[in-house]
Amino acid sequence: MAKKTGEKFEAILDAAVKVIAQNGYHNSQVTKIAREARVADGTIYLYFENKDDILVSLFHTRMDEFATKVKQKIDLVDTPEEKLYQLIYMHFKIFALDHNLAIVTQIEIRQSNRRIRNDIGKSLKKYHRLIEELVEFGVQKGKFHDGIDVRLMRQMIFGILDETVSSWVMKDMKYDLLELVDPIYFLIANGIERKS
Amino acid sequence: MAKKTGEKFEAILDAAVKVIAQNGYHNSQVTKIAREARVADGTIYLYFENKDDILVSLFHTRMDEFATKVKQKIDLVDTPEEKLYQLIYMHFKIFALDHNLAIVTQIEIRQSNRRIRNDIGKSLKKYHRLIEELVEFGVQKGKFHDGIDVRLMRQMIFGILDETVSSWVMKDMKYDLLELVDPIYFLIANGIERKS
Amino acid sequence: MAKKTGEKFEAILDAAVKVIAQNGYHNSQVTKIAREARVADGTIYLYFENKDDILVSLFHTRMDEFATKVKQKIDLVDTPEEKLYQLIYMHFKIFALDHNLAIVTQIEIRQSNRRIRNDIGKSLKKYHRLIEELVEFGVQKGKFHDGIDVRLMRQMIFGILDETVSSWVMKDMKYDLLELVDPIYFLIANGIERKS
Amino acid sequence: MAKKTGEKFEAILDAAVKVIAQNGYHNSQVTKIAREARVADGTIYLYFENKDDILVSLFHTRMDEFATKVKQKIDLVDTPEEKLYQLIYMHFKIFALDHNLAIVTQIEIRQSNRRIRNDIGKSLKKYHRLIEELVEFGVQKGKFHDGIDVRLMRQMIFGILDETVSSWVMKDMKYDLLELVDPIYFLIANGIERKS
DNA sequence: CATGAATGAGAATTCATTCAT
DNA sequence: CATGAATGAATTCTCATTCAT
Repeated sequence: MAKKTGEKFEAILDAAVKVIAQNGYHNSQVTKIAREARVADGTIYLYFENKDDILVSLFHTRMDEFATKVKQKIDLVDTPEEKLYQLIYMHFKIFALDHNLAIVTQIEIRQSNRRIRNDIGKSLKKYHRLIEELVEFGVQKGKFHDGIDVRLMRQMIFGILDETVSSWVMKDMKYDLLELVDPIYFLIANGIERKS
Repeated sequence: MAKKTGEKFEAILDAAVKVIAQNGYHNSQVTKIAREARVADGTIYLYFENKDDILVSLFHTRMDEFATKVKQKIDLVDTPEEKLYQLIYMHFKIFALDHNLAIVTQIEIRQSNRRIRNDIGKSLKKYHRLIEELVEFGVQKGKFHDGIDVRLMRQMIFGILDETVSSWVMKDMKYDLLELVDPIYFLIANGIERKS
Repeated sequence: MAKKTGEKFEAILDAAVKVIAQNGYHNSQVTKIAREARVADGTIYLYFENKDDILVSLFHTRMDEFATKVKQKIDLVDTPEEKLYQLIYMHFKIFALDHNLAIVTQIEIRQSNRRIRNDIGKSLKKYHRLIEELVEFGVQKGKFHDGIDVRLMRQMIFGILDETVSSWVMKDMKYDLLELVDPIYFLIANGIERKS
Repeated sequence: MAKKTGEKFEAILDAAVKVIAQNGYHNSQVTKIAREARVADGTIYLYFENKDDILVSLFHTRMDEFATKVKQKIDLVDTPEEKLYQLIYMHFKIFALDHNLAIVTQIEIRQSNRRIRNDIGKSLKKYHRLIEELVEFGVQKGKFHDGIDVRLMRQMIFGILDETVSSWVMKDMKYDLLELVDPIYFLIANGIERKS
């Protein structure tokens, strides 16, 4: 019933990111989003089932684009190490370039209810899979440790990146996220222990 | 004004964990918590400023206990490697023993508003500091890489553990979290790359 | 402004009866009626002033036809008693043949607002008059009690028939309405008391 | 959950009758009823499940009282004829004394949705049963025609009374309803036909 | 004549908090 | 200290109607 494409569909999603980033999730009423998108309240419901659907669609489209951008960059390099480096770089780069997106995805949208968070989880599947393929490639090339669960490696990598970005947002993005690319890469690659 | 000790204070916190774990954050009204704690609605306000204060207090007391328990265990062993291993073990052990606590801290309470989440951040300070001390100790002993920001190492370690527990809860705690202690330790210690 | 004839005018009225009978008055949106009539929403407003006008027109045309059909049958017989019998028979017959009409006129449309109900009242005028003429004819022929208010007699007759049909519809039209023609005729004719 | 007794319960029902009689069913918002009852909007929901529940409860309590009052009067006389007469008298008397009640029960509440109307039907059961018992008594005493379905007789009697009151209300209660007691009694008792 | 995307006013309900007892 | 009945602000969603095409 709800049309999931079109100029206004995009306008509403853009407005939602902006409004939520500025006002916080719990203070982002439908009316506010509609006004920002320059449409009537009722128009929202021509494009979305309900308010939750805005958030789910928002996260889904943005994370899909996110994964696509990262993949494009990764595909340009050949070695697993380079691919890993580019993954970290792009993950940070995208959020560094779009603070509103960072605020909304790392902080605000996580305040939504269980159902939304579940749907949101699904939107990350593509990105999760991307990381797993990277890991599998590295293991196959003999560059990454084998014998360890791929999903666990992915979880570790994602956990580090996600926590790093969240911390950065919580600290009001006062420092340059991209300066962390190198050290984070080093930690993920070499672990914490020093080999004598 | 609100007295933050006493039998009923504890009863209310216990009730809150139970009610939130069972009903979800957004479906845990003050009345429900009061009923579970076997007190009147108004009594809640003799012990807490407002509803948010319940959540903040809840998180604070639980995370304080959490950090204390982990520290006790860490203090029993001597080497940085052993301490790191015990940290991972205890982090997982505590949540494995208290599923309600896991649900509430990893999932539900994160749906709360910005202010609560900020206060919650503070409650983690003690635990964060604990990890940082562990890292500093390892660096000082020459066992962990030096030259890398300690806070970043802590962030990485915490990010991995947090993401791992969250994933486990999201998967309905269907597998044994403790089986991940060894591989996670290995990944944190050695990183992802294989040294020839 | 609104043209009250034409193929689409009829199609919309037919659609309205069907939609209201199926979905209930409060769940029969203009869009639903338009779709059933295979016209655009806006087209409705070329033929009707507003939504209420659909209902009023619907009731008016249907009740006009109703009165016409009954009159045709009544005119075929001569005595007041026979006319009364045919009135009852036709009243029940028409609804027995068109369940949707019965549902809409006896139940659903009565949920409409005061203004509509007022206009609806007017639509019954013709039928009320028909009954009154029948009564007057009977009194004049010396077959019906005189000295009693004609309007009251009409009200009584109509009240009985209306209540009987409404009860039948409420009972999901599970029994044969026409089996009630004889006993109802008897009651109207002879009253409740037995003369020794 | 909702308390169905108490001072405020009654106050809200009284307010509802007044507000609905004055403003019409579709223009009687919860806020209006609350203000008339001198309680807060939220208080309504301590005593009623939802808005519909107000109407259902209203109709139920009023019709129960209605049946009770009628029964008390009927019980004072002995013959079926006298009982029938008292039934008609009381039915009209109660509405003649409480115009608001008449408006609400005869006109406004019938605009409510199917579910309410169904529950309302149940509330009339007691009164319907009262009439049926009267009819059965008359038949048994040999005063009323036997061989005719009791339910049908009840339906006829109720239909006449209901239609008469509705007509009176629709005509803005401009005439004296009680003047109709005698002729209506005569019609119900003797029917329309004159016996030579 | 016909379309259907867009409009925006309007209302029921929830629930954290208070305060008289 | 404890109670719990009462409060009332705040927000999503529906749907009759319009009007540019």
